[in-house]
Amino acid sequence: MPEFSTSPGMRDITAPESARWRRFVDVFERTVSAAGYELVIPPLLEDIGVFTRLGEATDVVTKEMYDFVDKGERHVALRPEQTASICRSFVEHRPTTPFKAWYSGPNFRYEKPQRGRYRQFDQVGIEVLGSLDPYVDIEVIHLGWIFFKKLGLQQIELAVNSLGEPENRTAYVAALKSYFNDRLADLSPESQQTLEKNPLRVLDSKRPQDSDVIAGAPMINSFWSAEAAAHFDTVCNGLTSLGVPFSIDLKLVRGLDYYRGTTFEFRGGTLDSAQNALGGGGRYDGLVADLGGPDTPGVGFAIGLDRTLLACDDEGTFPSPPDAADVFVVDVGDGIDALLICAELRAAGIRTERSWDNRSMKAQMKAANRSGARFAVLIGEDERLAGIALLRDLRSDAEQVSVARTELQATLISRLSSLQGAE
RNA sequence: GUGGGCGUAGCUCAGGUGGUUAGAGCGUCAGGUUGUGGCCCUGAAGGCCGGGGGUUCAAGUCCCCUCGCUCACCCCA
Repeated sequence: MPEFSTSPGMRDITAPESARWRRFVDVFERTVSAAGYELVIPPLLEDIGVFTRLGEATDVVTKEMYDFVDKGERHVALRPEQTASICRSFVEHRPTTPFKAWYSGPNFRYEKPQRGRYRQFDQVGIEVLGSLDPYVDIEVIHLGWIFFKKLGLQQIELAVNSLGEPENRTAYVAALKSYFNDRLADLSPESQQTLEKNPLRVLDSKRPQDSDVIAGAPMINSFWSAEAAAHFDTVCNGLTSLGVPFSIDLKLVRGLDYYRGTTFEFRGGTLDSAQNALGGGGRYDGLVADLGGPDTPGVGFAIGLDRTLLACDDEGTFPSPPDAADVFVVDVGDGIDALLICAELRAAGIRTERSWDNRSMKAQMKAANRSGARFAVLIGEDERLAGIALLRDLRSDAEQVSVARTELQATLISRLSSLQGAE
């Protein structure tokens, strides 16, 4: 048994999955940079105060934070998400608004791991700070939507809601609290607890026992101000104009306390409810001010890498990219030819591999085959003396040909590019 | 944090009612003519059967604890 393995909820992302992760972020970057979003790379570690603003009532803050006191007596935490970091960064550097940022990277939450839920998990996301315009909400949601489409996902469900203006939200929470309190006995013990901390979240309960009570609960839309209703209306109309299908889910309350106004969630149609939330976001118009900045509205989303990839697996889309060499150099001499040829071909941008340890020609050919290389270049004493190399197409029955050593690189470039053209 | 299931070679898994040196397939490595892959054949390496304790003449197989994975709840991405 190995002495060490990864800590719970942490894992190695190995090939070919690792390449898929890279490509995932590439697709995301292309999607959002086309809309003018710029990359921000916040630190993994921040003063814990940055994150406690996410909500005193959320488990993310109260129970799941990886926090500690560092050698300088600073109370710090590994980020549980990145929105707060982006806002902190905004307050610290004060870029001009609207400020449009995207990010990707790991977050940490001390939870019990299970499928689609890890203690270190990657997210990609965008944030727009400095505009109240509902068209920003629409753009943000649309970018999330087309990203999923670019991954090839067909069964994404988009749910949208609005928590109204802060006063609306407050009034609604009060009404909800009073409604649930009147029916406390009908609620599950868990929901009774949730009620004390955050009445909104009771709406999220999946327990059958709660469903009847929840069904009769007051709905947020009757608390919307005229402005909030109009904002939401514009958002819905915009999505419709863009041809983005969505449903209005008046019970959609996001987990973090800072949300107000528009909220939305992307769900994977093929996944179980435990991990079907692939991403979500909304407006957090008070967060920047909470972090000591000017009163600045914000809207954004975060998308979970693992869960989205899970959805891709289910739909059979966005596979790991192929990982094959172009050329494999087989050297049955002392290895110096392989050394030089590899260096030369790699410098020319040809993906070139070789084997080590003076293995037999047969073993080297097997390795060449396994590498997926299209061509094998063979060289030994005889070839070296003759100033040639043998070139063999591993995926055709054509005879191998001898090529002047000085022509090898040019020959391979032309062969490979003509193959690429054919495909 | 609470409950259910599981934990045997690198991977996927077999191993009725406890009984001699723990198996298969795949993968890896080496051979099957002197310098040639893919198919096939032969052979080899590789497991204190997650860890610890207990019951027993004897445990991968039973019991307890622990760690881990997994599923559900919770929470959320």
